[in-house]
Amino acid sequence: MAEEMLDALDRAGVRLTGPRRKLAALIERREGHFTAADLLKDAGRRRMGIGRATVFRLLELLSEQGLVERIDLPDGTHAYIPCEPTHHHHLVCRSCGTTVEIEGSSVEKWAEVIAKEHRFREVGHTIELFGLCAAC
Amino acid sequence: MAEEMLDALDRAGVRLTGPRRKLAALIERREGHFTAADLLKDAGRRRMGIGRATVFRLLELLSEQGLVERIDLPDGTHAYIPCEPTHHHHLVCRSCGTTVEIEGSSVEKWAEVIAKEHRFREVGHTIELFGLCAAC
DNA sequence: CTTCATGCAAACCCTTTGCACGTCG
DNA sequence: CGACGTGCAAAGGGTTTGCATGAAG
Repeated sequence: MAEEMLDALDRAGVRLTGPRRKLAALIERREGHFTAADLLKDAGRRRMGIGRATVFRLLELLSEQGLVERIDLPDGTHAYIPCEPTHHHHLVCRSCGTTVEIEGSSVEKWAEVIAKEHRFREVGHTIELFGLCAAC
Repeated sequence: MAEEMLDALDRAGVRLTGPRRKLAALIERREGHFTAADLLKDAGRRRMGIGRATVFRLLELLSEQGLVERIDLPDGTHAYIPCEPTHHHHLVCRSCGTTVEIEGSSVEKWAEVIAKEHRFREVGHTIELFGLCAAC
């Protein structure tokens, strides 16, 4: 299960290069959400000579594949959460970053109703829940 | 009704300075959401000598008072929406920026249930709906 | 008159881009 | 071999800060 990300990239026809393998490993080793800077620091500490650009480029790639989701923390910073490529939402611990994936069909329906009421089309939504987990 | 913002600031014991009055007027004249850069441009066009810093500082102030809310657009940029200082959500047109305030008691309940299920405490949430309004 | 806000410019942070070189398939 | 990925450094955009000056109550 440590190879999910690479497998998925492979299936998508993405080149599995050295830096990508290393970064994927770093991501899978992480708990909770992380920022681009976190990853960069991880890589730096292990003296893998990986550049800023590569980190951002991989994160974008993973985003496109839905293997990672970029969320906006309440304080305005951006973080990434590794996750399944299906539509869902997150319950995030604001202390340790632990994340639970949530499906919210009831919310989806609510959103649709609201959209219809106001004659909006093509309505998407961003929903994130932030709190403190049992351990924190 | 063009003075709501200033009144509220006054009530909160905030100094009503020249720049703040002018900026509040600019904000109230706006339709839909706007960015700090938009405001800055407005001010610049009218040759009020207002600095970047003042704009950001006022926006932060208004945020604290709940007179404006900072949202994250799907493209990652930050925008502000003038609004009532009560808890609510927004339905935003991604083309023209028109915003409808929405109350979502059913979603609030849903969030609470989810939180309880996963033993999270102090759970808050961010919910934004983005679509195309009837006019666009 | 004292406290607080302002403007300016520089500093900062995060993210993207251009380019010569290296690597995957 | 040819297309594509990489590192580096520089550029870019948005936001914050330090400080001397100016206005508010």
